[in-house]
Formats: sequence, structure tokens, C-alpha cells
Amino acid sequence: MGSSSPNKRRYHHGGLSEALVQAGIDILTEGGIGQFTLRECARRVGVSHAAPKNHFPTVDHLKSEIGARGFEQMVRELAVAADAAAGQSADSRFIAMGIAYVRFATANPAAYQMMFRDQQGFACTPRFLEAAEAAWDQLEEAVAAVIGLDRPDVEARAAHAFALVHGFASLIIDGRLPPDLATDQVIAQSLESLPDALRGVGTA
Amino acid sequence: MGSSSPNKRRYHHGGLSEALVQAGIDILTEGGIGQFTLRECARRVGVSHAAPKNHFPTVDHLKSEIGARGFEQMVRELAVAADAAAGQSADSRFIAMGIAYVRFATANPAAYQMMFRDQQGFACTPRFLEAAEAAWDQLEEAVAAVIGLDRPDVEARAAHAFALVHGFASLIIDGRLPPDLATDQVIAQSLESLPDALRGVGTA
DNA sequence: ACAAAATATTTACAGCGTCAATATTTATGT
DNA sequence: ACATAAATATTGACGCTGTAAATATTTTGT
Repeated sequence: MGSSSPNKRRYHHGGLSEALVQAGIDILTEGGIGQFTLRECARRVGVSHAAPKNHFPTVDHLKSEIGARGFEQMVRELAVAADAAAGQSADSRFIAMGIAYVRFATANPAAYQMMFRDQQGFACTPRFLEAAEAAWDQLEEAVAAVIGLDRPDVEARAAHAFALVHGFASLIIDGRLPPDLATDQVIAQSLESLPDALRGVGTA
Repeated sequence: MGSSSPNKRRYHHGGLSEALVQAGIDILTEGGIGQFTLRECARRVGVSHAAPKNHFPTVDHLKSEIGARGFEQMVRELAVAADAAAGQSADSRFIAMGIAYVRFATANPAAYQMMFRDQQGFACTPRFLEAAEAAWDQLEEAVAAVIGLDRPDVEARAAHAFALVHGFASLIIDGRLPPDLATDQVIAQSLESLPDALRGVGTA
């Protein structure tokens, strides 16, 4: 023992990669995506600007890792929202998750962007892929609970629900909805019709 | 007459700003957003790297102008799609527009990104604001045609529809839907339930 | 204790957006 | 027509970025 970082006390810094991820999240939280820089992350941690190379071959790998944490936290928050609505109907629980989804995205816009854009170079970390898939699984389960467990088109219906909440999240983050719009209300109202739509009421 | 550019034949280049916009669009079409650079635009047009400054104080202003062209073309394409479905029901026309929307976005992903992201510095050109508002008006009209012209909540319903198609567009552009998913079919199916949802069937 | 592996630093490079100073062309007023 | 002002383009520089190579330092394994 005796390093700067508490848990993993090995090598020079003792957990630089984790420290870089945390510094990146801090930068994103404080200054948004425009402030995010590999060199700034290194500066915050107190290492040279080339030190990150040993842990992340490219800045996109660091971004990917930050996106992974975003997915992990989002899954946690959605689970909490679902639990909080445990007593209610499946539809209500589903709607509560949708609201929590948009709430998470708008509360952590920079992290959300790391989860969905900005890495079309696709330097996806294994952890990112796992976390993203876990989020997708959570979505599919939620959809299945609403449309019935034996439906063959869960994937397609999940994509439908995904598009709606992701659309709201993206539009709000980018400020592309009318400023006078009561966003929360609009989202809640839009989500209300979603379970029926997913079930295909009136479509056979 | 006697300049390099055909129409506006004045000053040194004779329409540099328009040429820069076109060069930018070309770069985006060919190489995507990662290749887009103010200096590369200048290079293509054959002017020095600082020449654009006289027309666009900042690279974001050029991006904004490119986004404006994106909105303008999109409005045109949606109008064409609506006309092509002129004989059908209002719902069918609306769905056709939604499909055309996603089609435009996925066919011009880089332009679409210039329309919706990447300028949170908000160096919005007047032309951008006008074009974006025209697109919004088109959306509201389409929604009004489906839910009824005298509804007070057109804006909220338009946001609902907007979120759905924008969500699909964004997810496809960023490659965030399962690769095996029959996207076109999923979108068509999701859009089918949208008119009823907008009308608030079963919600009073 | 020693060799090997892992980790950090230093230095360098090319590219970027932006700015200031300068040059050149076009437009304008008389 | 000509001088002058305005508009437009060039050159060179600055600080920033991500990345790479060479070097130094620390930790690990035996």
C-alpha cells in the first residue's frame, strides 16, 4: 500500500486508467463535450499528456469507456425507476422507465453523447459493448413485459420504443424543441400511447 | 462575366461563400463528418486557409449554413413524398412523410448531423433558423392534417412525431440498432400506429 | 539480485481554428 | 477619370490537439 489512489495500488500511478475515466466524466459534467480533451484528462490526473497511451491506445477508447459507465449507470437508474413503480401496472412501469430514460439523458447530456455518438471510428471497448448490450436487454425485457412474453417481434418493438425515447433525449440535448414546450408533459403524454402501439392495437 | 464561378461574378473569387458551402457538402458526402475541416473546404475551392473568414467568422457559421441547405432539401423531399401520396388517406400521407424523413437522414447522414448537432456553440445563421423553422412548420401542418386542424396541442403532438422519426434517424446513423433488424419494416410498422397515437385514441 | 515487463516522460510532428498584418482587387464619390 | 474607401484574399504566426518514437523509471517474476 501507499499509492495515491485508494484501491488498486500498483504501478506508478496505481490505477491511471480509472482515474482518467473519472477525470473525463468530471470534465464532461463541468464543461460539456467541448471541454473534453485527452490532454486535459491527463492534466487533471497529474500525468504527462502521453501517459494515457499505455491504457487507451486512442482517445476514442477513453470515450468508449466513459460511454460504458454511462450505460451502466443508466441501467441502474432505470431499474430503480421500475422498482419504484413495482406496485403499478406493467404499462405504468414501462412508462416510468421511459421517463427515467429521458431524465437520465438530459441530466447527463455529455455522457449520453459518449454513449451514442462521437465514436463512429468505433473504438468500442469490450466493457462498452457489454454495457450497451445490457441496456438493450433491459429494454427488451421491459418491452416483453408489456406486449407479452411470447411475441416474436420483441426486437422490432424494442427498436420502436428506443427510437421514441432516444429521439426525445437527443432533441432536448441539442435544444431542438420549441423553447416554450412543456417537455416533461409532452414526453409523458407521448409515452402513454406507446404500450398500445407496441402491442399493435388495431393492426392485428 | 469572366470569373470562375458561373452566376455571381463579383469580387475576387466571385461567390466564395457559396463555393465553400458546396465544398463542405461534398466533403461530408464523400468522407463523412470526420473529414470536414474549414481548411479542407478552402483547399478544395482553391483559396487560402484564412479566406473563409471574410464570409464565415467561424467554422460553426459554415456548418450552420450547410445545415440550412440540409433543412431546405429535406423540406423539398418531404413535400415530394407527400405529393406522391396525394391520392391516399391523410394517415397514409403522413406515414409516407415519416418514411421519407428517415430516408433523407440516412441517405445524408453528415448533413443531418449538421442540422441537429455539432453546433451547440449555436452560431446559427439566419438562413439556418429560417430553414429549420420551415421544416418545423411543415411538420406541424402534417400533424394538423392528421389530428384535426382545430386541435390546441399541435405543437406537443408534432414533438411526439418528431421524436420518433428523429430517434430512428439518429440510431441508424450512429449504428445503434441491431444489425439484423429489418429497419425499413420496423420504421413503417412503428409509424403505422403514430396517427392514432397522435389523435389520442383511448386517452380522451 | 537481476532480467523482463509495465508504466511514465520528453520531445517532436502535422493538422486544426483563429488572429493580426499585409496585399490586392472592386466599388464609390466627385 | 481618378482618388479613396471598402471588400476580399494572402501570409505568417499562435496555441491547441492527437499521436508517435525514444528514453527513463518503476514494478514484477524468478
